[in-house]
Amino acid sequence: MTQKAQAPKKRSNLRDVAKAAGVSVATVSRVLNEPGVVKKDTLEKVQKAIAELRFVPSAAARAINSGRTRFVGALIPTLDNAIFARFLAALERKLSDDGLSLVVATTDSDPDIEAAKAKGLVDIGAEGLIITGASHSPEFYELIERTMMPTIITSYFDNSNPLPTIGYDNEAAAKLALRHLIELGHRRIAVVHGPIHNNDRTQARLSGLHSLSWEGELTTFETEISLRGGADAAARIESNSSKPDAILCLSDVVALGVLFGLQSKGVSIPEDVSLMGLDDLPSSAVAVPSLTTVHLPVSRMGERAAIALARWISAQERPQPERLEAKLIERSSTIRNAVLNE
Amino acid sequence: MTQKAQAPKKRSNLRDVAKAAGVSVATVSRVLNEPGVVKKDTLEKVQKAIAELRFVPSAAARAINSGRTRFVGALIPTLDNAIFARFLAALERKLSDDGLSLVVATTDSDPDIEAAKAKGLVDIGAEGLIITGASHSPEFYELIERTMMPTIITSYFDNSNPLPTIGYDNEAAAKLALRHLIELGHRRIAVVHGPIHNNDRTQARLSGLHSLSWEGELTTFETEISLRGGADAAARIESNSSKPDAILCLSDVVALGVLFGLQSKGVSIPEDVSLMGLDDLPSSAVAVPSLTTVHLPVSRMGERAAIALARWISAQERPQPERLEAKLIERSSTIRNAVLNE
DNA sequence: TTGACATATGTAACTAGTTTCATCAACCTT
DNA sequence: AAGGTTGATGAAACTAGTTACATATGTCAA
Repeated sequence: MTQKAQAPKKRSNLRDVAKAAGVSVATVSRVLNEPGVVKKDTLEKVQKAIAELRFVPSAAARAINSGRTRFVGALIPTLDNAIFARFLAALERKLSDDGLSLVVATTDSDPDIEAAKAKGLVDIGAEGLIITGASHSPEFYELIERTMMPTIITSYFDNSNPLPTIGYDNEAAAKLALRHLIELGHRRIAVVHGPIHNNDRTQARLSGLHSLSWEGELTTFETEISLRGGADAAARIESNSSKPDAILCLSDVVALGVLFGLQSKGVSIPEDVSLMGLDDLPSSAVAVPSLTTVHLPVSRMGERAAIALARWISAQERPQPERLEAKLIERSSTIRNAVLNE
Repeated sequence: MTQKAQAPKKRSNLRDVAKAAGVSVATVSRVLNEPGVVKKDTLEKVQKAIAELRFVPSAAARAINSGRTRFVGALIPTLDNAIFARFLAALERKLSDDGLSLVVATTDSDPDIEAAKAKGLVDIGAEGLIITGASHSPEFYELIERTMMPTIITSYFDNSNPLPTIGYDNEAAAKLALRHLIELGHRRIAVVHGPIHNNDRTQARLSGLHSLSWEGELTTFETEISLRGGADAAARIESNSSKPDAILCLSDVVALGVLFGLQSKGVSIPEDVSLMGLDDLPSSAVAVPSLTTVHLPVSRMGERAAIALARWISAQERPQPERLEAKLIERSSTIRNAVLNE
């Protein structure tokens, strides 16, 4: 009600300040950008005017001249999986070092949403994009091509992709995990994975598994990528008549969920069944039992992507693809198959 | 090397398109913004020119006219704690509905970093800010005041704060938790909390605990807010000569860490000691035993903050503070104190 | 056939900064 | 004292769009 009696005077601009200080707009601009070249008392006069008029330079007007908006966009499937949060954290940190801000958009793994949000990011002036995975909609590619937007693909590696990829080899990572279980003597392995639809990373991991030839069998279970999803899968596995020697989850969150699910049913890990994840979340090291997994270098991936994108934008250097190595992390949730050893 | 032989021709602009299509700039602008009013063959002519010249309108030039950049900034302590990731996810989702993008900046709970990043967000043209908690640096407040930036504080509620707050009452939430433990008959309670330095939410929760008068004692343990931090605290609590009846962790991540830490030492929960968290992460419901906690409505907080900020920006309606209720969630990690009952 | 009106388009002035070039005074040199 | 250099400032052009206003057709009714 007594909500400020002042006139709703609009924001003041450079010209207002120049007039108030009795100088030219050029001088005000200099005060803002190279105060060193302005005589001391002129400087003070102008700064006084700036303060009095509460002048705040318009970012848009600056951007129109410099052609730089100083921010990039990241399109990620979801923030609800800690793995993307970790990636974003590293990305934001490094971009910030280069004076770039990060606009985050989530796509829910839907290529249409991705295309729409990418359009939105371009519309508000993003100077570059970070995206996830291999498959995207035609509209998306059309947009990237038309705008010549510097765009880096993460979370998977492919030398031959026309866009630079910075990521790991999902097939190889999954194989690494499976090989470990095979070496431990496991022969009947349950594989728990997230939705295949629209998720090329999951697809690649699965095809990695199937490409391995060995004497044993895989049974696959699809579930939601969440703790709850893992717990559900555990219930399904348990209710099955034939019990696996080992369970391989293609995400750590799911593995943790399976761990909880089995624990609540009184199944001991790794005594009754070996359990393995893939990602290496911080939780996995602390869980009881600690989770054997394959480490995906997502923080490093974030850093590398940030550096590459910043260079691409500021120096027009198109980045080289970068393959980051996944690494087996042996912890306590997997042991040698006892039956086989007898 | 054979990197495109084409001339490095700069981006084409409205004038170029107008010239190529043989029309005025106004017509091109109309084609972009109200295609309906342009005659069909003119429209096609212009669209052809746009396509040929690969014309992409400059976001900055648009922004300079509309005065709108269509994005807001969020300053959060960290992305490594799932609670903020959840908050951000909700925030981004709702902002996106209003055509606003979200720029994320992390502060590491450092007021100076926060002030610097806030400055950066304003510099790139953010139309509003979402910040976390009560305490901020003088430079930060000076910036908000000078730029009259619409700014909403989240993660805590305070009617009397000059900036609108949308959040919960941290003192009350902590009291809710403690009261539950007291009602269960626990008298010696270990409290595990995150760093107090620069963290007003933790401070408020602690002061809530200390404001309760009851016949029993609190022992506090400070640790890092992470699973590892919780596990460490568990070790410290265990090595203490006097064992608590219950452990109250002021964050769920920490509680989960404590859970794992105790499990690995063979301590049974809740039989040997009751354990309680505060936050209500998805993990807490799935953990074994499932974690009694106090639910903080962070998703709802994100939505409400998004709606309020969008309205503030587009309709100059300064939001009313909103208090969101924390709620006790009883699960299996707490039971009645057996000793007391004998 | 002329006036009234709608439709389509163009001209030029705006938005808010940066930047180039010119100007002028002050100082230094010879 | 004339000429050269430096320092500080201003005028105006420039960035890339939007938009108010003017103008040129075309259609229809009187």
